[in-house]
Amino acid sequence: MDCSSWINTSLDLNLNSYRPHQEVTKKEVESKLFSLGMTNFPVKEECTIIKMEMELKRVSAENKKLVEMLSVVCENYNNLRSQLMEYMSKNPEKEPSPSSSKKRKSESSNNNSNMMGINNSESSSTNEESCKKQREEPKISTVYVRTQASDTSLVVKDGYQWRKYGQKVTRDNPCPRAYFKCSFAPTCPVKKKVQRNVDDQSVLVATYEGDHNHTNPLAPTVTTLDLVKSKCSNDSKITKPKIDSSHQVPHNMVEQMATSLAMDPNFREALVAAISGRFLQNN
DNA sequence: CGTGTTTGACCTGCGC
DNA sequence: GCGCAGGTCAAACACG
Repeated sequence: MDCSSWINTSLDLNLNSYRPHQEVTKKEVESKLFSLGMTNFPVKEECTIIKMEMELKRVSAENKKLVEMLSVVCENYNNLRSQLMEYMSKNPEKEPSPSSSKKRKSESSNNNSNMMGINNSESSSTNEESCKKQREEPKISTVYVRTQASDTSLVVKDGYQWRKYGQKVTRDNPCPRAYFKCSFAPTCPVKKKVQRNVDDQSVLVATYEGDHNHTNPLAPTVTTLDLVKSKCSNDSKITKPKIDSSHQVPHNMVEQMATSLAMDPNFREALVAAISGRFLQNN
């Protein structure tokens, strides 16, 4: 895969302008207090309240921004996918590159990637025959995960529990391919293949086959705002409100997006955990 | 001792 | 039918 074709998902969040430890000036506080009609409180206590309030507003705005950006990204992805499907339906005879000609049917028929690095074979066809075929074949999706160069493991953290059952060196890639089965539920049919990208070995290519017949064992159930609030107040006790499962987005998708945001690792981790169970499931 | 990983052997599908 | 390559099995091994 040509990594140069990847769309840069890095977003300018204006994070550098955030001044968490910078003192709010007395003038700012007094101005704020005056606007709130609070003129009789000791400035010290009010300062803390105002600081917290401002921080909460800032975080809320950031949360809203992220929601909007994710929506835009998902929308763009869906547009691109529909365009691709349209193109493919008009050019049915054009198949993948000759290098993959020896690959088996199930693999070669699902090699189309998208801008998010996630390929989902579901809805990849429009006619009845292929729909029927899809119902018989397990769902296949591919996820690209960038890792640190020093990280040589073939582990893709996606929230599920996997048992490795094989490793093989393939012909077109010197890096071995690892085979995993979902081990959370004994009856779960999902398999995963992980191999480093032949062009960019810092990128792991994970191919998922099938659907989990259980919930994500590590799926987070807290909201973005809850986590951010918690982080800001250094309170480790997080309440876990129930969320609408129809608004869930695959954890690995959010992980990849957050990685591209290049934000503070701890905050990123919290954000990934939160958004994974929060937003839309458009792909 | 139970669980997960490693790795060579074996199975299976595809192209010639 | 044969050879190649990807996928899976299972015994050996490592680790907590």
